[in-house]
Amino acid sequence: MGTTKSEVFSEEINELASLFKAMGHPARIAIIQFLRTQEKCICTDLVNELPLAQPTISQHLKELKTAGIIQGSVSGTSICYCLNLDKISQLDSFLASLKYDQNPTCC
Amino acid sequence: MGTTKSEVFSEEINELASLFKAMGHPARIAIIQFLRTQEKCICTDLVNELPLAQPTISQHLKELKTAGIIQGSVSGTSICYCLNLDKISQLDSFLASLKYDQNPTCC
DNA sequence: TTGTTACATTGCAATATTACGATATATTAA
DNA sequence: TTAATATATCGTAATATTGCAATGTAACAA
Repeated sequence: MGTTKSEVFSEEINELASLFKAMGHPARIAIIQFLRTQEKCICTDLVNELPLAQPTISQHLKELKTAGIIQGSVSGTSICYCLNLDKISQLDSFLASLKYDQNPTCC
Repeated sequence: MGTTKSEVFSEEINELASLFKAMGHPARIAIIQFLRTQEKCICTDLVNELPLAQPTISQHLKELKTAGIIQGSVSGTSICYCLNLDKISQLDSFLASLKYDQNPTCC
């Protein structure tokens, strides 16, 4: 007990859930919003921007990266992180399907 | 330590994060997908549909309800749960804004 | 080489989540 | 009232997440 029973759900469902989960933290939403507006996406900027310690931000970046929501490439001494729009679209499509497939006789 | 530092983020960010978080579990994605296709949205159906115990499903329904993603109304002995499309749209709009505001010179 | 800058990783305490058996509650049926 | 059905709540063990100080690493500068 204590662990999510992922085995009993389809891969598609697990993938969607892990993407949503990765976005389910205010620091990670703030990171995504910040990345969206920056020309250069570097971790130091985030440390100055967000009221969290550097290791904490690094950890959140790692989670977003593991989920595939952001990508990072080394650029000299710093790292350029940016959004992966494919994953964003994947979530977007799922949400859109909920809106259009709704059964009108429900509730 | 151990608690999310919600106080340091805006209300808008916290609201988005809690909606995403509520969807960040495979059982809850499965519930949402199932609700979308049913005419009557009753917990017993979910107990038959999902390989999880009834208290577990009830707990997941409660989390979705607390986040505002689903609404439930008593209907005799059972309860009719259904999607709240307003919240779905709220997430959808956020994701859409990420796609269109992306700075082209980034990465 | 030495220092500096920009991150990443480790380790750990505090807290949150997940799952479920047992039990409670509320509605309808007999 | 008694029983059955549908769902919620409680309690708890197992596990995951959050945040950060301390430390590690890798690149560049002097």
